[in-house]
Amino acid sequence: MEISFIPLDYDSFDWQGRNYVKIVGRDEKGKRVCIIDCFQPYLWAMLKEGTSEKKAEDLRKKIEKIKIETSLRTTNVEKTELCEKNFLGKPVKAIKIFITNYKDAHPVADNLDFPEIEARREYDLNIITKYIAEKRMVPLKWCRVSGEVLNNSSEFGGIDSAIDADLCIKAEKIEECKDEIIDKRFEPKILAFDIEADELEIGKGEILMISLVGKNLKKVLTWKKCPHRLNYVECFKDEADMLEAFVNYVKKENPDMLIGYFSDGFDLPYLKARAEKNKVRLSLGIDNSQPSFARGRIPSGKIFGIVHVDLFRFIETAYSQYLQSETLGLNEVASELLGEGKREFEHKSSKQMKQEEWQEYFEYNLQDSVLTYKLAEKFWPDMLEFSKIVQEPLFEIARDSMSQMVENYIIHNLHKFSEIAEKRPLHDEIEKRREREKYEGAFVFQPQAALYENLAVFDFTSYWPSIIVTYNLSLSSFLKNREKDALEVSLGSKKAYFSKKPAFFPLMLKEVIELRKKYKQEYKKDKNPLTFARSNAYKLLANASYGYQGFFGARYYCPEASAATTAISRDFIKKIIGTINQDSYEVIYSDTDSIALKLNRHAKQEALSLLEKLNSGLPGIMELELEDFYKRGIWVTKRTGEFGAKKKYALINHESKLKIRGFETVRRDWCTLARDLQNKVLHKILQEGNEKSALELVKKTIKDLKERNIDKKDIMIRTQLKKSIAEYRAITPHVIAAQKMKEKGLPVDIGMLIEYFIAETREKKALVREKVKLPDEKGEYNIKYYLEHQIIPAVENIFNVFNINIKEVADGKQQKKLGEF
DNA sequence: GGTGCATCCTTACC
DNA sequence: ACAGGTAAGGATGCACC
Repeated sequence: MEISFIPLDYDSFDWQGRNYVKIVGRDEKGKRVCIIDCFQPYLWAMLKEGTSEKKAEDLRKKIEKIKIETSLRTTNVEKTELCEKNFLGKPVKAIKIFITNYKDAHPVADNLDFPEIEARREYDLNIITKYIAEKRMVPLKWCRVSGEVLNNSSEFGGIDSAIDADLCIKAEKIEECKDEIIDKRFEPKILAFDIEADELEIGKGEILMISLVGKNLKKVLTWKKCPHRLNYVECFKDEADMLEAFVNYVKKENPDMLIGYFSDGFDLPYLKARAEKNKVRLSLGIDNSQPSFARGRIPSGKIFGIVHVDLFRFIETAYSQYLQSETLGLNEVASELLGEGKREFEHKSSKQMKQEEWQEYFEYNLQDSVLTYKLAEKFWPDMLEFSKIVQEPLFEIARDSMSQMVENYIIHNLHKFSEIAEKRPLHDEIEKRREREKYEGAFVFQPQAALYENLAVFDFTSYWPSIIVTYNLSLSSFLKNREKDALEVSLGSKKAYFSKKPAFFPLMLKEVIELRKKYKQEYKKDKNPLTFARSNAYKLLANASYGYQGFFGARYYCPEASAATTAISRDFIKKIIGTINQDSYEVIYSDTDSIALKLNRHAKQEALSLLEKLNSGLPGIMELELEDFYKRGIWVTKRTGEFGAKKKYALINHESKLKIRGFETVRRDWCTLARDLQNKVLHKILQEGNEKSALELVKKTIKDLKERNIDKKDIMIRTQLKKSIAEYRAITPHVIAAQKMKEKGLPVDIGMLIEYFIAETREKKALVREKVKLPDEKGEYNIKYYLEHQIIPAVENIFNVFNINIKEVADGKQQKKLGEF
């Protein structure tokens, strides 16, 4: 039988000591298919330079005798092949060692201690990664699979009868799709879920309700307060019954993906814990297996055949940089992206809840799943594109960090270069790498504080990646010693040399940048979420590639390449700044890859010609583009000293759109009062070109503050708790607030935003932390603190640009007021 | 007990 | 531990007088 197949979920299993892979996906009619495929694992032994054919042949014979016996199985070297490969760009002779079971790859590698062997590789790759790379069965890409249909077969111990799929096939041939189906849209069946429990600690309380939302499904399952008027609420006799019903609903819905928000860390482990407590099987997998949890910073809950995605984790790595939200909670993220937030609901112990409150609780629970479902629909194109581009399964894509994405992209493209993969650094190596000295980073121009008019901003497209590509900076091109025709880069007092022979990392990156360019054009022609997601995925990959080479956990770690990248970037941008200044323009600011300049007497058109001229002189794939023209811009001095502050400015373009960077307005650890005021002040000044009406606003705000007319929510300060309370060496206000919360029995976790305000105290207290109060504590806000530590600092430097001393204004007002009496 | 610098800490920019 | 360095700025810690 032959079918078209789109792979979604991958898993490996052993049968009679050998490795097999089972892949769950859909055929073109939407039927669920499970493909079983054998996998012949292997690793590499690279030979020392100059090893003779004869010695290599002798070695093969010795290697073929290696046998690993464990209580579980016996792993043999099944066969070996002598191959010509590349490693870090250099040709090597390597023996490909096929083994019975990949789980024993490490012990086999340990047995390869022959003098002819230089290094052993590829025993530390994930087996699924290796399978995908080997068989080219790329996630979310249609392929043709032919093979034998398993129907209550005894093969693999009757595995097919345990799997709830429409079709189970033992693969014989897998080919890339060449017909029209390759472009066929695939819409996954999504099921969102969310639970509510009395206690936040996993498994401590009972699960009160579970909501489920699919395309045509809206349900809240509960065993509390029944019967109920709400038609979507379904009641069960106890928690165990509800849990069983949950499993049955998932099975009936038959989704491709089960999606939650924080579900890796909360919902799924909670369900598991309560199922155990109630002695109910949580057989969510399509083979009735229970979710398994892979260890890690956050455990990852895997369900066989249904891709479990914790949407929070994907948003955190792939999308948080685009969000304005100050936290990545469901409410804020959904409000920003969907224009719809969570239901308001005041949590209290379920024992004290009245009938109407239960109704609100059910509505609240359902809404969480509704939002999760909608967000999943929104992010589906992004997960799809990342999965296709990086060639890793959705489960991994939804959880991998950007460095892992870059690394997986590399690994899945190594075959184009006949490269053997470098090993992952071990613990000791990581420790060593982390101790290395920092290298110098980007150049930041020292600005002059002023209000400027008529500006242009240029910036380099993918600046650092374009330098890596243009100058061939990578681990394989890095030279230990000077060679002729090599590129020499000065790194402080040292020098680094790079070969000019194009290396695979820059070549892959070049392709990523080119594809990004191509898909960006495509997006401009046809704006839709899919074209955007594709272009964006390439952009993020390119941007993360620079950091990857300097990251201590990277297989292709090369801090010299990172240092060279930034060194070249500094020289380059300084040179460009010099050229611009020669032309009676004036560069007023620059940070890393961007340049802000005053047009002076030049027209916009002339600035565009200048840009063209600059571009014609750029090497390789480097490219400078216009970011925008601006009507005005303001730079302020640092709080200490007369110099202009870096990374702090505000611009207004000709469509009156504001761009604010670094100011307190955009900092979440300042109170709303100060942030809003500063934002309005910047707005007025940039819009009007002078400070007059802005000054009036400040005076009014100060008056309101002194008369205690400020709303309490506007003076709350929010600061993130980055570690546990005990770990803090300096006891800052937010640590005190966290301590107070703990004493009250409120949950305090690492990563939480701690909210507090500074209150008046009876006795004079020196430290701010002695005046900290929690939002619901009684007490008046401290006028002096909010004036001197929030409002004035937020606007002081802005008015300094106009030679106005805002402190005097604040005091003057008071004097005037005194005079009125 | 105040001053001033160092250090810790968070958050931003690119 | 889960991309990098650069930078601002608040609050506390601590030596010093």
